[in-house]
Amino acid sequence: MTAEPAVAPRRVRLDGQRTRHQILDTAVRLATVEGLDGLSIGTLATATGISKSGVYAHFESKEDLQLATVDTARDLFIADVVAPALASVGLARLRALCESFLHFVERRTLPGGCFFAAAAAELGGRQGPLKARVAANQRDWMRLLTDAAEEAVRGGELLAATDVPMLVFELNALVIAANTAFLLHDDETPIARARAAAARVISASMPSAEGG
Amino acid sequence: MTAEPAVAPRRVRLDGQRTRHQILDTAVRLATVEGLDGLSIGTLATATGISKSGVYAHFESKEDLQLATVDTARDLFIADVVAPALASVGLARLRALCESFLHFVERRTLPGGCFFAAAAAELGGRQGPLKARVAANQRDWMRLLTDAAEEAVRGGELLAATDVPMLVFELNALVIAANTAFLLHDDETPIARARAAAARVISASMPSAEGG
DNA sequence: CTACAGTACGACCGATCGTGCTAACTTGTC
DNA sequence: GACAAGTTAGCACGATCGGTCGTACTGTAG
Repeated sequence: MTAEPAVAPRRVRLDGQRTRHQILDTAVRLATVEGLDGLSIGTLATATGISKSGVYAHFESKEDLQLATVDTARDLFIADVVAPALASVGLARLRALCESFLHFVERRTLPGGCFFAAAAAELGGRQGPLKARVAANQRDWMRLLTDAAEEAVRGGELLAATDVPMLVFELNALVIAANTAFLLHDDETPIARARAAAARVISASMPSAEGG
Repeated sequence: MTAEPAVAPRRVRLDGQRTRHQILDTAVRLATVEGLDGLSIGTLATATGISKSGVYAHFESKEDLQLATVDTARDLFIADVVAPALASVGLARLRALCESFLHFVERRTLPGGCFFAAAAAELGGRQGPLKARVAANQRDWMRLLTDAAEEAVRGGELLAATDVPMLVFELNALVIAANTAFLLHDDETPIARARAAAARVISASMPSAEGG
């Protein structure tokens, strides 16, 4: 029980961890603009002020770096978008998730908007572990919306006949489209439209004021 | 009037034009998977069987090639998606445009799905002539939807109170989201959902059967 | 038929790509 | 304080990048 040869407890030094996080934070920002493929070790080294081999020392390969970048983007997304919305439950949470996402885009937290929207479009036509991980994260996001919507149905906030997968598909489509259009035309109108449309789509499934 | 020195009547040979089109057709297909930035002269040369300098002879720079690729993608989009829908008018045209787009994605005309969806996401966070041209094409597409919807309003097929920009935003969001999800998860469900949601969104603005 | 512009090629440029190797330096543990 | 391990820089590699040049071939206009 003294030594366990399998899976050594690597990375005990703090400075290395800090550097690694610094690299990955920069990588997330860069990747939203240049794309995950557009990330280069050299650019990343210049941007962080570390030497190229200094950057590379933290990753086994470029793909390893890309995977770690996706994980870091996930952490950022959870902290900035998901976590604030978890304070509420049911229908309020569903609304909060959409609003949180739109706010995240609107305030330009990342220069290229939503990391996963960019990554999904970039990797859509390909295969491999990178696409798989991005797809898994996208599924998690949809699941989050789905769980909130289902809870709203159980709580009677939404009609029992609500087609939850359809509702979630629509809400996601609206906020992603807002992200894309906002960036492409540098115009906040699409965000306002997404807000209004999301509210309308949700209230269409609410038991009160059916005719409204 | 015999000679006009400005803008020489270049490219008089047919074989060159054919080669150029062959290169650009390949470039459009490649760009939907690798991205417009991922396009490389070398890869394009290998894919077409032409030498690298042979490819380069048709373009002034890589950016020139990228711009020409966008124009070619536009031509393809017009031929495959827009043109068939122009046979109908008003509300029928609006429906046909959405259906035509979804069919275009569904049958995997391009390996990476809609060229402009991929390009918009890739160039969203950047600037320059390439982004400008992609944005212009996206505006043209939205305008096409808008014109059809407005004509439907004028013809009484849609309610006079219809918020046309909002309707168009929603329809575009649905079909783009279907494209992305279809590619990311290799699943046709999102396309079916987009079809159903689009039909519902449209009928919500129709004068008949207001109660749904 | 001739002349020229367009076409295509192979060789090559400097820069950058991802990726190793080695050596110095720093840090945490005993 | 010593020793091991983690960290970082320097250097170099083969490949590929976008791009240029000189040259040979060919389709078209006069």
